[in-house]
Amino acid sequence: MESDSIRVRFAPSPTGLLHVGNARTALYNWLFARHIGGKFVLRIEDLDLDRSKTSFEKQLIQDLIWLGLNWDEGPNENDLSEAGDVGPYRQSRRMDLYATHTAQLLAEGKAYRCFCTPEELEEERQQAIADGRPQVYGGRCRVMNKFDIKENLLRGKTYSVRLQIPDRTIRFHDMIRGQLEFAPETVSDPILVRSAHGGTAGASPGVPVYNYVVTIDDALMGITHVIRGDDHISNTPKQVAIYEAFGWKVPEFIHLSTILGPDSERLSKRHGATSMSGFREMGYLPEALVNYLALLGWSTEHGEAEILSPDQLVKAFTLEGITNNPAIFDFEKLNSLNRHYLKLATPARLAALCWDYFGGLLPEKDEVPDAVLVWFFHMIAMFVPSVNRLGEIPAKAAFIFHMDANLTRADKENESVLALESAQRVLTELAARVRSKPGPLSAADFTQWMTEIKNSTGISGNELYDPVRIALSGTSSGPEFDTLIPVLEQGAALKIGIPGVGQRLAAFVSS
RNA sequence: GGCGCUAUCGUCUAGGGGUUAGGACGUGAGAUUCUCAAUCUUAAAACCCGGGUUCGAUUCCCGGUAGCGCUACCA
Repeated sequence: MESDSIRVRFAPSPTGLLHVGNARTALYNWLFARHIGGKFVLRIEDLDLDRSKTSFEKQLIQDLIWLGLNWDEGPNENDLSEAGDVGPYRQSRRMDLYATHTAQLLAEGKAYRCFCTPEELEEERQQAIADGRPQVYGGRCRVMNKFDIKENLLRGKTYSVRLQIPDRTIRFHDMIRGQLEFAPETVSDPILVRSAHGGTAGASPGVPVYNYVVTIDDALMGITHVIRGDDHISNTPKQVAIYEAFGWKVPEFIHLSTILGPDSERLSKRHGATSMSGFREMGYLPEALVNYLALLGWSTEHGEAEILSPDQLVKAFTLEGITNNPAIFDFEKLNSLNRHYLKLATPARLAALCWDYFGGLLPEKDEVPDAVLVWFFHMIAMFVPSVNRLGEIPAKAAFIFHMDANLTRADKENESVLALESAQRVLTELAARVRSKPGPLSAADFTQWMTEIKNSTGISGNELYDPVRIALSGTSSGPEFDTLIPVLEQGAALKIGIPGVGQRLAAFVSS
């Protein structure tokens, strides 16, 4: 197959947020298309008008863009227009197409109307379970004479359209699982159209169902490789039968294994936020998520390279590298990758991403003086090395904006440090020196004074630094003083309510 | 119940008829630092079970077990 005729698609339903499983499916489709020089199609499966929402569709598109997964054909970003020659790319706009195909199958005798009621089908199903047989439709309506059909139609009886599948084993090829087979007695005649009815008071052509439309769309859109979740394996024989009924070429299938939660159950909301927008809000970088998702069920040729940028992933990606065992989602590994990309990101980018976390503590975004912006860069950069994700920064940075001496003392460990006589000496000496200097102090001033205090008092090590750290930040751990002192002092100079070093020390020195 | 998919360190995975079974995350220890983080060094940690094939099986075949999926006139 020529690589430029290879076409893949991502076909989400706009009935909810884009979560990890679907995001990985989209990613693998995208990586494969980009690696091989094929086309990546985005199709919106909004067949179910009750559950589909345009707000979800918009969010979906935004999430794909955020991940950097651009598509060649499909809905455009900003309006309802579409790009590509084989559209529409929203199923809700393809109803006529489906109806034409149904009429064709009916006319050719490959499909038939099934007037069985839900109750009858349920009864049949229960009987099959009781007998230990596969639950398949018995095919009662396969042979119904024209007069009965006519009469049922006239009476407005509800029916579905079923495809009559051949009485032989259905086989198809899955590129990572090999040849898959389904015996005829395990596959029902698939329903193509549901809830149709005839009658004089306005007949209804019914609504085409998922297995049917997905097949028509994939075929008509020229999809050559169907990469999707393995929950569709059992649907595939029905779809293959539909391809064959129309005489269409059956594509290659690649079924991706399920992503599980730590309890080895299917990953869901129960396991925490697993939607792309959730990850974005928590402060994960898209390249970290892309890298992690790529590794969840795929590996490079020798399995050793693990840190891969989107470009490197495109270069390295092959279908052969996909594994077929279900993977458990591991937040720790995502975190480690995110920390890696956080270190690589520019301060300006990180500051922009963090700004909204500090709503209320900072001036409005459009009227921010440059000095505040520059200070904010430094403040954020100071905390980045110690977080897994940007969303952890506000809690860590809270002391920058507000210090409560009583709250700090209420902590037992803090108090035991502060209560030492040596601690008071250090703080008193340091406070005196800070008062003696008019302007903002620098890291160099601080270092020099601490050395002086060490020499004059003989206090050193933790005993020297711990009380200072607690007085400045409220905890005994945090950024190193070389970066902390300037952030505090420059922040205080901004006059936006940030206490400076002198003010902080004063609250801990008994006068 | 039926049908299907899967099975290597705690987790993601590489590998493959004879290997010291490799890497990454996490974990333990050490180094460094005023603390935490980062960084560096280092350690522990795996072939689901039973048969068969074979000189030899973790690898191939069969069965079992377990996990997951599907089992709709949802998508």
